Amino acid sequence: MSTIRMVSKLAGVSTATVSRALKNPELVATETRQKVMEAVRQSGYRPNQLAKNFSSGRSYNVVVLVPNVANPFFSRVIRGIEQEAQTKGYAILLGDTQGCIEREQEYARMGLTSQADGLIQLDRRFPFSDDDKALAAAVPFVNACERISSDATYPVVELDNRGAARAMGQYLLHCGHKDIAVITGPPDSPIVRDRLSGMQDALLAAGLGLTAERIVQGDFSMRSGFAAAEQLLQQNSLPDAIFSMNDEMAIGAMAALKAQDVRIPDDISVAGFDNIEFSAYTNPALTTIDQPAEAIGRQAMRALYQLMHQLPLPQSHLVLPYELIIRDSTQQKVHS
Amino acid sequence: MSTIRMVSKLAGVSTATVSRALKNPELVATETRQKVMEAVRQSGYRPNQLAKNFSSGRSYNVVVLVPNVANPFFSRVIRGIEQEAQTKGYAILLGDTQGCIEREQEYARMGLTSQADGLIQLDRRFPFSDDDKALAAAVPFVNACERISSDATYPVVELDNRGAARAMGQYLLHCGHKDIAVITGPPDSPIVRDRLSGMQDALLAAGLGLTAERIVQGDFSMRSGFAAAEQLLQQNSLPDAIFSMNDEMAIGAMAALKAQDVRIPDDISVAGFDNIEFSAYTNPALTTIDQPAEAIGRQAMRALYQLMHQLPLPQSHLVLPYELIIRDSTQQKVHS
DNA sequence: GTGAAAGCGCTAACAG
DNA sequence: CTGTTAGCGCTTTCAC
Repeated sequence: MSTIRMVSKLAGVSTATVSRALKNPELVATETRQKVMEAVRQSGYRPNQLAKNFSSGRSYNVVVLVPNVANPFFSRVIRGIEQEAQTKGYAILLGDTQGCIEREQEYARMGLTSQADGLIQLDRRFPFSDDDKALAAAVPFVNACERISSDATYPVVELDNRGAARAMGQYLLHCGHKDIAVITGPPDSPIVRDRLSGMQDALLAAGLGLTAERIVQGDFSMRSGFAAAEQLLQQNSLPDAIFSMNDEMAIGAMAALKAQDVRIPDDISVAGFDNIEFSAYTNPALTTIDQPAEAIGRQAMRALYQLMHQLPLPQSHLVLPYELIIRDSTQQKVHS
Repeated sequence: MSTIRMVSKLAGVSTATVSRALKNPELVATETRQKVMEAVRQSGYRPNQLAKNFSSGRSYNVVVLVPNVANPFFSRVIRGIEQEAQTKGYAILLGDTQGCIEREQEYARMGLTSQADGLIQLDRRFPFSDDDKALAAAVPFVNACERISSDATYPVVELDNRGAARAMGQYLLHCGHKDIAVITGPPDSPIVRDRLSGMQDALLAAGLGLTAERIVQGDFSMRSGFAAAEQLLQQNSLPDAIFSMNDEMAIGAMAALKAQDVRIPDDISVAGFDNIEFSAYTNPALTTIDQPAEAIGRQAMRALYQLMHQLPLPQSHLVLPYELIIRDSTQQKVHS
């Protein structure tokens, strides 16, 4: 590995001149510049980015904390972050936390040790340990998808989850469904509560409600969606429709219903949330709420960039638009 | 941000002592150690990892090049890499290349500039630009999932793709299918060729073959699987079975078949490859080849670790076991 | 237009 | 057991 010193020797100039020739060629005489370039070529010199970063005090890395990369919704968000980061000269340090608090804290600490210049948290927890909390205030931090409940507030990029769930509720009601069941996520998640509130808004406005029995808890995995639907199937009657708080649980639920020969959408409507790519290809194709995952990622990265560079942040709470996607897993209720 | 110097002043010792008290406490007198620890506590000192890395000449970062993080198979491989990396003290720099050669080269260059200590390539291309090629020999590099065809050889972690496809072929033949169609990936991909060869092995052994018409090219996306199936539907007759080279294309194909009211598996069997989680939840559930994605990732990271630390590599070509997973999308042919 | 020198924060070799 | 010093590779004053 050749260093700037070797190049300077080869070219017969000082290291400062090499540095200038590469960074600000206009400050260097043409002839000198050519000597330097030739020396660079000969030696195969590549500036050591580690040294550059060290001396600038910036790593040009950003940690992205994600509960599970294998979740297609999150991986789309990450793609968005990554695209925006690359155009800005930043790289992504992937922090797949698997929901584990220790891993989360370990990654978050990178923000304190200059291994990363900022953090994007896609989960609902404030990722710093108690020990780090005080220092964490200095670390550029953005929250996306979820919303951390804490005293301190951070820029958030999210969806109008309540509005989206309300829209889905209104649509299902419009289909003639009155008995709607919901498969939720972890109840301490703000977005889960928002989506539940949204659905309740819609039902309430129609003079209906959600009984405790019809609220089944999942954990956003297909397996849990499957289990949730089985639970609903064991109840006295089948609901008219199931609203699942993400597409994967909806897909799990559809499999459970199909296993019991319940027809979708004839016997029951099923709707999801997120609009992952698979949802367009399920059988039947899944009605859902589209989240602009890549855009969420890009916006989160943009906000983080502003923070990292002490630039003004137009709005610290960004709400991106949802879209109701009607496919074949829901239909007008057939009154029997 | 407090530095080691501030701590040393606070504690009334030298920076070296602070460094020692933190790294090798046993080399420091108890009393001194306590003074240092107190100073650390008071100042909220966190060692600057950037400086540490710079001075050690190692970044403790590893670049993972992946064509598409949003592909669930790759994201599982990445999870495996990430798990293994974390236990070894390395972090993952995510290089989502989107199949774009420039992005690939940009990320690969990080290996030359000490931003990363090694690379794992999940795609089939040698990622360094021509300019960088000569220097690249010094960068620890591991190839997983795919196999780069080049003069130089690198550790590879992969599946017995040919054997797996052969097993699938034998199974489909065993079902009584004689007219088998294949949805491939990019034809210049070695694993695509392996899988094609494997299928041909099986057919040949049964005195059968694959006509050009029955080989339809996709690009591993659901959309392309959908299009491929449509293409097959336009041919004079329907094949007995479709073998898709990944699950996503199989899922796309199933959607296309269903749209034409072709029944699976009654009218046609469909099989995939990878065993992504969704495959267990499709309707009908997809027969496929299981690839141990996480294990592939872990092994790739382990090999890279050996390389980065100049440790011996037991075998530079690791072939991990596949498993035929028979579900409901394939069945014994009903002779009509 | 160019060189010398200091410094980024930390570790390690060497003295004492 | 602890302090001094040099050095990792690069950028950036400050002189000349």
